Amino acid sequence: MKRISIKDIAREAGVVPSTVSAVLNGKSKQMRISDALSEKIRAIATRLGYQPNSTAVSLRTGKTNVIGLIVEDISNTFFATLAKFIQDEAYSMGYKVVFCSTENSDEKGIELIRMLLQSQVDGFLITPTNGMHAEVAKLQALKKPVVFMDRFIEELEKVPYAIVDNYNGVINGMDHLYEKGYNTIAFLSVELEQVQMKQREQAYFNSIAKNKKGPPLLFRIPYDLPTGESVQRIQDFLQANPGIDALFCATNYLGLKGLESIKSLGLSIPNDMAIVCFDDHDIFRLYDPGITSVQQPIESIATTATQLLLKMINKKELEPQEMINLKSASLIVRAST
Amino acid sequence: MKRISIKDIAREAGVVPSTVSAVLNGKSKQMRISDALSEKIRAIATRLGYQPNSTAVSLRTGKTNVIGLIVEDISNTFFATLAKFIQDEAYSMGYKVVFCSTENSDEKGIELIRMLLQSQVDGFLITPTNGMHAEVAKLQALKKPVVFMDRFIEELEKVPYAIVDNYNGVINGMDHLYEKGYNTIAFLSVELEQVQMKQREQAYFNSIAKNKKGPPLLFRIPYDLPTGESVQRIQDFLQANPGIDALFCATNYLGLKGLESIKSLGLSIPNDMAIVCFDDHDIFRLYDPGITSVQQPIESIATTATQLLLKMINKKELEPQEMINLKSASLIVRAST
DNA sequence: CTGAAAGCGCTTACAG
DNA sequence: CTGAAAGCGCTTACAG
Repeated sequence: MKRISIKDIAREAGVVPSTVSAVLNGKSKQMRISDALSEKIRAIATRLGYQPNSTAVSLRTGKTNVIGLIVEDISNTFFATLAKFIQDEAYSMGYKVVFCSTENSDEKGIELIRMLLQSQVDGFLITPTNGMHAEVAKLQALKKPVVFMDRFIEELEKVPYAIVDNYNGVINGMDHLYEKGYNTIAFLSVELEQVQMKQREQAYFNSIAKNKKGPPLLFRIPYDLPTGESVQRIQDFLQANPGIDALFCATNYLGLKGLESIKSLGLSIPNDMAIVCFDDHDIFRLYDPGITSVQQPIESIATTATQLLLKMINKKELEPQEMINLKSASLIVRAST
Repeated sequence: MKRISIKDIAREAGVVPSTVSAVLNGKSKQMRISDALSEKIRAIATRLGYQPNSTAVSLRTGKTNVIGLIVEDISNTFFATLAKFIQDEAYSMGYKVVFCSTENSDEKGIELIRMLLQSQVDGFLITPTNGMHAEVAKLQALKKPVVFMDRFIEELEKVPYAIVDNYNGVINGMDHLYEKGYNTIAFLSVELEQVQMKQREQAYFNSIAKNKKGPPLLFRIPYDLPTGESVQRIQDFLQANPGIDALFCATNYLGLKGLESIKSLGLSIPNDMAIVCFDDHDIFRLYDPGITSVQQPIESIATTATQLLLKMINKKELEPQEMINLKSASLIVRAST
């Protein structure tokens, strides 16, 4: 059972391969091939079960219809979900997706970019780390389309990205709390030099200032502390600032999922204290009935990024405002019961 | 910045392209090309930053070094973890992985197989559904290597698979409970016509018989019941059979994670009752200190399947016993506290 | 030791 | 309207 090629069809139809190619690519009109002949060729193709060999097509056209997806770790729910939506979008447009994980290693990221480049992917979807800077710059020099997701590299201004809107996400969350009547909102952050964290903290400060609720109560804990230690520090912080009636977590690295998980961590908070988590990595953490505002940024990040990339691949001009694409933040709000 | 080809190197080195090809493919010795010349060519290649065009290689050699991964849903933790291990194994052997999700739809599965076939993947890694039967048979006719994971299709005897060992997993779990002194073990199963469920139930019956502990206490609940309803039925069942001192769940579809989650479901069980879950889909559910036996079948399934597939792709003969590859089950045991 | 040629399966100008 | 030819970038017999 040998795979049949365009030649086989041509022989069967008594024409030359290029005619078959034209018909099968819907160029019968331009080539002024008669409808009768076109129909005959198509019939033969389906009868023989013709499947074009896409490596041949790729070699000839320079397009593989494959996009490369580089994430930190595909087994992580966030990236896996991202991958799912990307895949859906890509397949619906006739593209395949090859994925790989960097394991947060710059060298591995660079190696993977090279590898995907060599296999001629049409474009890249990347959750970048700063270490990828130079390699991505090379991709740009080669005019390979790249879109960042979830994060971006500040120096690479020409690379479009789809991320959650850190600044406005926090502003919205703060507004929500003020509306609910909370007045002394503390901001719990993590000692990380990430753009995201800076943006979120900045939004907190600005919100406090704008609403004249100062002074700000920012508390930072190291990223790599054991959970128990983190909980202890938060506890101490709350103790030292008894006026606090709401806690805004800049990230959900403690894995808060509602009252139950807060208790199981051993964190004791007043019954009427509100807790809000800025959580862009997990859309499934909906336990409490008090949640008021939830969006699904993963889906919009994935879909937006993929669409952007496919436009670039197909040489469509991007609208200027498409170059930087901010998406709303997801927000998990637990109102006091 | 144009990509440079083998021709460019040849021109630079003053030789013909085939010589370059031979050198770069490590065939200098066979082609009796002098070490000096080989070195010179290699130097030029690295200086110009040569990257072979893999679509050209694929067209010529008929190999793409890509394997197709078809799972039910890549965003599901089980499949995502599987994907991760597959990717690790594949990349270390120089293969890329393109993935897609069937969403449990037979039509989609068939379509995806066709699509991957057309893009010339070297082999398939599939978590199959029965509806894929015919399509996978076609792959076999085309001599395309296929390995099943997690599930298999009984009629397709020639397709190797890597799955958890349902039968022995349950036997081991039962033995464990008997050793711990439990005597009246109920088996909680789900109304599903899956091979896995049948195997697990069979193991339960056989274990009861072998250990002369009868009569068996099998309780089945419909798969699609709301959680609350399921819990109620289990509760009723336990009430009606007060002698039960251990509950063996054939699957963890209730998402049991230990005592806490059992309580939060509203399931009230005697303090000295043991609960065992046969859980092959989630290796992270390790809450209780009483867990005695945990393995990581996802990793072995992924690695075994990938290695098997790569052997087949590279035309290595499989040992007869490799054709069917059973892996031990993961087991989460909560002993009474 | 090295070079010239064919060919993988397609598409795309181009010539009639 | 249709066909002949070139070529995408490689590798692989084969000839010297």
